[in-house]
Order: sequence, then C-alpha cells, then structure tokens
Amino acid sequence: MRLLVVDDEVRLARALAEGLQADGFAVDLAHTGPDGLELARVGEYDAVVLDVLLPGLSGYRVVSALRAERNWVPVLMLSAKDGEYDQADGLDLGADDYLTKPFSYVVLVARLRALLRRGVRERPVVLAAGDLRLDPASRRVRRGDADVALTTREFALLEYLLRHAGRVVSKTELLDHVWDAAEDTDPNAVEVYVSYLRRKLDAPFGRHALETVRGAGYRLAPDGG
Amino acid sequence: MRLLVVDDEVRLARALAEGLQADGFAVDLAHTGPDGLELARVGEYDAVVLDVLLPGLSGYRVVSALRAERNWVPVLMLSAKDGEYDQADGLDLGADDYLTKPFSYVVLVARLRALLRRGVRERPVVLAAGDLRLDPASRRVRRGDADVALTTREFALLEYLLRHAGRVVSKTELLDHVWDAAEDTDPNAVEVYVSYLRRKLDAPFGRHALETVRGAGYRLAPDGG
DNA sequence: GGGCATGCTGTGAGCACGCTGAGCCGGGAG
DNA sequence: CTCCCGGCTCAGCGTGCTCACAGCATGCCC
Repeated sequence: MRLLVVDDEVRLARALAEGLQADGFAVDLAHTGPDGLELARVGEYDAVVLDVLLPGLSGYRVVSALRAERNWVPVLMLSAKDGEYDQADGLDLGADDYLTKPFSYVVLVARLRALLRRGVRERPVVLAAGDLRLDPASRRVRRGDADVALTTREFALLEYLLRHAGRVVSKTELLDHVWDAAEDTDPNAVEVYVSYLRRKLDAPFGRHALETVRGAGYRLAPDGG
Repeated sequence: MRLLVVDDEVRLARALAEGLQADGFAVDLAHTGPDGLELARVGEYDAVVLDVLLPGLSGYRVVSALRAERNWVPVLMLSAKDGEYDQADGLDLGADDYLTKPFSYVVLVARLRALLRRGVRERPVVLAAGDLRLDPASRRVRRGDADVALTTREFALLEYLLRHAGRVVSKTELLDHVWDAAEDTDPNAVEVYVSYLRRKLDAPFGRHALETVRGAGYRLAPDGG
C-alpha cells in the first residue's frame, strides 16, 4: 500500500512516515502544497494524508485540484483547527476523512485502514461540461438546475461526447461506439440524434454546446457552450 | 532505463546524474544544445531531461529538431522561467512535460517515472509556428489568442504546411497531399486557398507567415511570420 | 521599358453536407 | 389487438464550401 504524506512540519512528517513504514506501508513525503499536489498527480497512491496548513497551496486547494482532475484517491485531512466549520469544509471539498491535531497515531492508522478497506472511493462519476451534467449511475442529465429527460440513444450519444469533450468526434466514430456493431447504420442517424440533443439541451437554454465541424464531425464545448 | 540529461550548469547536472544513478537509471550527460541533440539522435534513450537555456542551441530548438525528425523520445523540459507563456511554448514545441527551476528532486523523479510509464509518446497534439497554433484533435486554429475559423480544405492545407514549416512546398506536392487523388485539379486552386489562408491568418494580424517562392511553391515561416 | 510568365483574387455555378419534418417499423404495455 | 414510444430511414431544403474562370497585378528577362 503506497501512501503519500504531505505536511510541512518536517519532524512530524518524518515520525509519521517511520511509523507507517514499520506498519508495512510504502510512504512518500512532501512538505509543500505544490509538491504534494504534483506527487499525488503522478504517483499512484492508495491514499493521501494531507495537512490543511501548507506553504504554497493549502490542503483544501490540493484536494479540490485533485478532484477537479477526476483523481479520486482517498484523502485523509489533518488540521490544527477543530472548528466544526473547518471540518465540514474539508469534507465538502472532497476529502474522505478528517482528523484534528493533535491526534493519536493509533487512531490515524485505524482511520487510514478504514479508508483503504472502503476501497475505491465511491467516486462521483458525474460527467460534466460547464453546467451540463450527466450521471451514468442514475442515468440522469441536468442542464444547470433543470432535469432533462433523454432516451437511451440520446443518453449514450451525450455520454460519449462528454467523455471526449473538446475533441472533434467523427460520425463514424460515433457510429462505432454509440451504435455498436451494425456498421450499416446511416450516418444521418447521428445527425438526427445530435439534432434531438440540441433541441433538448441547447435550444431551451439559449446555449450552444454541440458544435458542428463541417466535414469532420461534432465537438462538445468543454465549458458546456 | 537510459536517460540523457542536458544542462549547462555542470554541478547541477552532475548532482542530478548521481541521484538518478542511485535510483537505478543509466545516465548520460551533455552540457550544450548541439551535444545534447547529437546524443539524443544516436543514443536510444528512454527519456531526455532538457534544460531550456543552453549554449549553442536552446532546449526549445533541440526538442523541435528531434520532433521534426520524427523522434518521439519523451522529453522533460527544465526552465528557470516560470511564465505560463513559456510553458505553453515548450509543450507546443513537443516537450512531454515541464518543470520550472528550482524544482524538487522527488518531483522530478516522479514526473520522469510518469513519463516512462506513459510509454511511447503519443504524437504531438499541437502543431505550431510562432504564435500560430493548430490542434488536430479539437480542429482549432489560433493566431495568438484569437480563434480562427477555417474550412476543411483550408485546415488541411494549413496542417500540411505546418508539418513542413520552413521548407518550400510545391503546388503539385500540395495537390497530391491535400487534394488527395483527383489529379485533374487546377493548380490555381492552391493559389486560391493560400490566398484564403493569408486573408484569415496573416492580413488581420499584420503578419506574413505564408511566403510565395516564385516558380517553386510556398513556404510557411517556422516562426509564424 | 516591352513582353511574357507567374501568381493573385473577385465572381458565380454547382453541389456536397448537414438539418429537420414526416413517416415506417418493431416492441412493450394496456 | 391497439396504442404509444423510441429508433431509424427517407427526402427535401438551405447553407456555405469548393473550384473554374477570367481579368488584373507583379515579377522577371531581354
């Protein structure tokens, strides 16, 4: 189990690392916000222990940057503050658990193990582009605060476009991935469904998320239009 | 894993090499741009760590020379500058990652490992000549900060010219590659489309990227005019 | 400077591409 | 069976892209 510990109190961090190593974890250390963020980005850790007060970039910002990048590594936040407000803050921003300093080492390990046991974080696999959101789990689509009802095909098409937002996606690519096998489907079917999506997701809101790129395909604006 | 480190600060380079060797890499050193380019050409490295500021040939030029030769070795650029502009520049020119000095050794190694894990570099995502950028994926063209809308043919023509920036490209060559089969197309069509491109990419910006080479063809200035 | 060759560009015709309203078909529910 | 809904095809229409043409500008050679 690989852990990343980010804390600017070097002595504490070292002590923590030693203890965790003795308990069988592989531990990397970082002492600033930016360094921690970098390491969390590239190293594939099973969990991150993150102080709130960090030079350069606060723990809050680190975790929200990670979540913004769809990085759902479990995060345990540490803080010297103990106000309820701060605690709620940390959790809202995407941390998975919270511990206030001073804390007991045993409790930390217990919570860490709980986090790891919980396994892969229940990731909010919500695809989004601006205020356009699609939740594959609940099969719901929202534009801002409004729920939008889509048929199966419309939903699948939008999902694919969202997963490749910003890129130009050709009609053949869409036929391959959204319409599965049957290659004998008329490319016009794509046009028809794009038209449906626009009618439901763009027109009523005066937006323009689905752009046509003549001769190439379609592009979904990453900012939702 | 064989690495090439190119940096003119000899002490830093040595220190880096020692650290990396301790971490199990085989490291070669170069201290000037031309030397680095030579080594990168002939030695088959798994990755290259490249300073931007180098005597003889800047890191930018080294990496773009490599890419022009279809050498896709992963490159991690180092720079003393930290402006976003420079960073974008480096990445556009074909570097795979970027780190500003001073950097943490741990972060460097982490990024290197990420690069190596990523394996063979995926082709450059953005073609550029000066402030003229073309992104094949999103099918977008920008001059500086301005988006420029191009038709399919205009886009294909510009893409070909960008891929051969600095070279003189003949009209027949363009007809072959941009107009595909149909050999019976009037070479005047090329003139027409070059004219369109100039109208959209040069004239509004007072630039002059597309030069006519009478009797030979056209050349796109590698610095964007 | 005269004359020729080469390249530039305004105009317009043809047509490919994409959009959309209408309708057919198949499946599931009542 | 009938109705309804979702998926898809079809056909007509509008837009704007492409390119040929022709006249003009520019460069080059004698």
